[in-house]
Amino acid sequence: MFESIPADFNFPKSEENILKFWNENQIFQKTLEYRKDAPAFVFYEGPPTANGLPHPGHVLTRVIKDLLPRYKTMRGFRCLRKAGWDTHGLPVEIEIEKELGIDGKEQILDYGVEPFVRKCFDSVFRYVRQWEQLTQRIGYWIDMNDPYVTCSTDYVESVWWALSEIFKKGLLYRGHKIVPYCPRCGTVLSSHEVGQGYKDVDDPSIYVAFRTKANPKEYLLAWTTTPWTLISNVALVVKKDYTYARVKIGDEVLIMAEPLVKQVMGKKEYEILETFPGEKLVGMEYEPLYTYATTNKRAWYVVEADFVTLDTGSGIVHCAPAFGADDYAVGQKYDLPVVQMVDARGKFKSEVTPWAGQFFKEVDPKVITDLKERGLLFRRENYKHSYPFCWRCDTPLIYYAREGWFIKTTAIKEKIIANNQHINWMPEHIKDGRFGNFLADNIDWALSRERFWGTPLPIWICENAACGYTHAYGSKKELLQANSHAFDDFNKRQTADPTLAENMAVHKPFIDQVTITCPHCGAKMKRTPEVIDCWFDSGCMPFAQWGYPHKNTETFNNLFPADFISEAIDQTRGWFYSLLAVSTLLFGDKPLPHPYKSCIVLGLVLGKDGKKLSKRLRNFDEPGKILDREGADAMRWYFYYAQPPWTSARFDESAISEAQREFLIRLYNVYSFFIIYANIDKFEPNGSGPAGKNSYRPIQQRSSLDRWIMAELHRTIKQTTDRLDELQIHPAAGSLCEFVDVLSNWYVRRSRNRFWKSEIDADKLDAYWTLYECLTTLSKVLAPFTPFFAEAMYQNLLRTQLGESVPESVHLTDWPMADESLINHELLERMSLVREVIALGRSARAAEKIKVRQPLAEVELVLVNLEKAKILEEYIDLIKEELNVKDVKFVTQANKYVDYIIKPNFKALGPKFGPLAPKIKQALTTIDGGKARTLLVSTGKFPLTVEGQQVELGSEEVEIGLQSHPGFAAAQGPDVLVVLKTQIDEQLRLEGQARELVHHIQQLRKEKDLAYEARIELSLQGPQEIKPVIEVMGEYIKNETLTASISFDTGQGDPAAEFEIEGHVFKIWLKVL
RNA sequence: GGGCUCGUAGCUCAGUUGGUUAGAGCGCGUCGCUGAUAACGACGAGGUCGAUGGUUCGACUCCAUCCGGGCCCA
Repeated sequence: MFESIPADFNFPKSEENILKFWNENQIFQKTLEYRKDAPAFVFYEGPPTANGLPHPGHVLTRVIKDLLPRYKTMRGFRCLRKAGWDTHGLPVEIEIEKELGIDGKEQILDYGVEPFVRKCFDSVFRYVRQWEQLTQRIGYWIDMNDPYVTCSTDYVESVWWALSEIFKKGLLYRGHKIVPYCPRCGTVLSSHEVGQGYKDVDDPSIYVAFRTKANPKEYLLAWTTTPWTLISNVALVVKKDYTYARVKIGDEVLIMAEPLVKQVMGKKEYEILETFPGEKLVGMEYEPLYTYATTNKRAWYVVEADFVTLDTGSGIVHCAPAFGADDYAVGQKYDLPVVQMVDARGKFKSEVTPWAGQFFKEVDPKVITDLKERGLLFRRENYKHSYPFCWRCDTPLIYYAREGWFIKTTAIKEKIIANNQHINWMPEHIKDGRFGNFLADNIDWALSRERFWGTPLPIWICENAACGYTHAYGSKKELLQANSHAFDDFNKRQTADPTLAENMAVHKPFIDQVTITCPHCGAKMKRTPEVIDCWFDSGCMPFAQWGYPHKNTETFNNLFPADFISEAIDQTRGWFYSLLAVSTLLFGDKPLPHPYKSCIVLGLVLGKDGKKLSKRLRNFDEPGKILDREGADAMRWYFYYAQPPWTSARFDESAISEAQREFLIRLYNVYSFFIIYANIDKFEPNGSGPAGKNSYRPIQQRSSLDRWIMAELHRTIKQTTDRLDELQIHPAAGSLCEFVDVLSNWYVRRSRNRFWKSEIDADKLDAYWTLYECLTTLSKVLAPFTPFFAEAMYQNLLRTQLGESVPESVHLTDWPMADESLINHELLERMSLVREVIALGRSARAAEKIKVRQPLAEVELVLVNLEKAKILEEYIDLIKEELNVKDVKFVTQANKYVDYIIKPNFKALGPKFGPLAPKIKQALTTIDGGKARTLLVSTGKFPLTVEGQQVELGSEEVEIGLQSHPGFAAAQGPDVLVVLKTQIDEQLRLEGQARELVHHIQQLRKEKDLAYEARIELSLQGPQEIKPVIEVMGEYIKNETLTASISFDTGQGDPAAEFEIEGHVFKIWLKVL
């Protein structure tokens, strides 16, 4: 016996049981053990942060990440899945600042770095329990017992190693970064903070004339919206392939971009003297506007860069490298001096005598006045643009050069790009689109952060300025080799305070206390105070998760690179980049690609409103609620089936119940149908009874319906396998859904009477075996998708029957491989033709308003291609039954029902006839289709006159269609026309009424909740018309409804039901025997 | 402001190297089927395929410009 399924089957409840089963029996661990000698399929887990709660978007990420490892495990790979937690970074610090009610670095220093950092550490696992629960609940199999944690000592030491390697290669250097900076708050803003503060403002926009050195009457006309930066000007920038012009105005000459001359000159009289490419200007020197700054580098000449545009201005841009990212980049290229005449509080330095101590914005109008007085201001207007302001205090931000540590990624840019080319991106456009473009614009990685909670930079610098020896240490051990007492203080502290975590030794402020004696000069070396960008942590994950190279060398070597990773698209510049950059920096000699071969880039899960999920907007349901109501399989299935995972789609709960209805519930119905009947008939695949294992017959001996569904099954396995191998999750889910549909709505429907007939014959047993095989195979193919329901089916269908001879869990089975010899394409095509005929027959009935329960004498099938009659003949009984007709006839001469129409096939006609093609279409509507068809069938071609021209069309170039004549009960499809004979004689009428009666009696049995095999007695009261029905059709009715006898009496008590057939009212009494 | 991406039925989405007649599910309406079904089937209403221009015998599909949403970046 199979375990019977409760009528009120509850998916979430069943899932809880399965979870318990998995836990108690350590199934996940066993899936790793039983593949322990198998080749590895390497998966890397991108670490989430556990200081916020998970939302539906995280469910998407996790279920996608779960699918492939489960699949690959079944396919015979060993797939370790080590969980990880991202712990460092500014968001953590900000969270703690909020909690403490403090704001900014100054206040953190006042509060104390040690207690602050310890609070950060304590907070990073705040929601770890919720994350673990969700992870488990959705069936994401990942090893959370031994996760990597980015702030652990092992991890930090691996990151240190990476940095020390980069340092050794000379790619870690101190440089300037232009950062958005609030001069009032005295703080650098994160890009996120800057993004919040953009406003549209009117700024002055001025055209300034720079006198050239060569000719005092000639000026370079430059444009700027930040006049105050002119004081720090060191160069002018042009674009080399733009055309520039010398423009005569009065007795002076201005140089500017030629296309902008008209716009800049406005109504002024001018004359263009000559034009030339921008290249010719490069190197031209000019008189500085202001000379408050001194420099020994070459300055005040024309340079060239790509960022110059012709949208606004003059095509010549003023350049102050200290105050703008583009400017700084040009400055680097030409080795221009960084002249910074404004201090960190936004005030002019004392050298700038007229405006010393004044706030930079206040100086704008004063500079303009000054230039005007000196006759260098050519034109002044206002310019509306968006400019960032401080979100705290509303001060306009300045872009300010700050010193920090950088990784020279630009030195390996080409390698990174080459590495990217070898990655299999899903969807593909990421490779050369968003990610490729990002890589092409690669700039050096600004690594350092002047913050507290992060991996400390492992760089010690000699305090003796004359020495300045700098060294990067790759581990605690290396530090101890340089100073055996390096951690003595920390160890003492820890002894005194056992709550001080061990990993604090490698964090601020403790690590800052470690000093080293300079091996060159003997002075003290101290650590550079910064921590690093936490993205660098994440990029080290392939080796840092194992503590490599300080331990687990072999494990790392075996599990590098990853075969597969997946995260959402917001990680392109995040994790996808950090992984690729770090790996390319460190493992340059490994074969490409590394550290990941394939990457599925997920779309963002949007709220019902189409906006990004947001706690503030509350535009989503908590995953927990959905899981409690619909279940994990339903949610998983939705994400696989509803759209490709890279589509950013709106998410709402109703979509999940829809997906559930369409798939899981339909499947459940088939499964439950099977269980009910298999138990009634004692079908036992391993039993010794008459419906036991000896009743099995090879598929070739079974009916065509059975062979057909097996063909469908194996086609589905093949498609699913092929698609999963290509990481095409959505199409794979699509094939499974289609299969469940045909299984339920065609195979089971067509086989129903095979199951419920009372005798147990070979045909019935074939049906059991066939359906059993479909369901058990499905349980395996579905295991990676809906692991819970797959397990429930597997346990009941296989384990209860076959016990220890089959694996303990569906997740310990091998993936079923398609048997291509069973994929009989002819059978598949035939069945689809049969289904077309039946759909059309139904449609014709509906049009005539004749119920399907009313039998009809005959249906005639008019086929475009008579060959197909042979195919359909095999299915005549099926067609008779589905359409409820007594006879099926094939009609060859159908002129009384239809016209044949000849339709153009443009794919063939277009290339051959070109402009004539649409005219052929026109001409085809005027010809006698019947004659053309006859010619086509007999000779394969027919002539046509188009606009006086004679052309010949072959059967490739046209299609034959049917057009039914009005007045017949007919429906047409592309291949066939179905015509119903609608006359109903007395016998047919009686049969129709009998079927009505059966229908009502069955309904009644169902309402009364009678056992499927319960036998009954009926009493019937109604008009005289009922009698012939019972007399003629009594046996049929009794058989169908398991009724022993029908009498024309009033039964005892109230009637069980009252119903109407063709206007006659009936009462019925029912007695269970 | 820049890059990428999306825009197809009331809603959620398919639409394969360009082939003229654009599909599915949900929802709505009508009818029907059912002793596995929480289902299912047939029919119907519902579309200027974001807009404009171009290439082509032919454009939802290719190109250009623009508009709108989203993400990333400034």
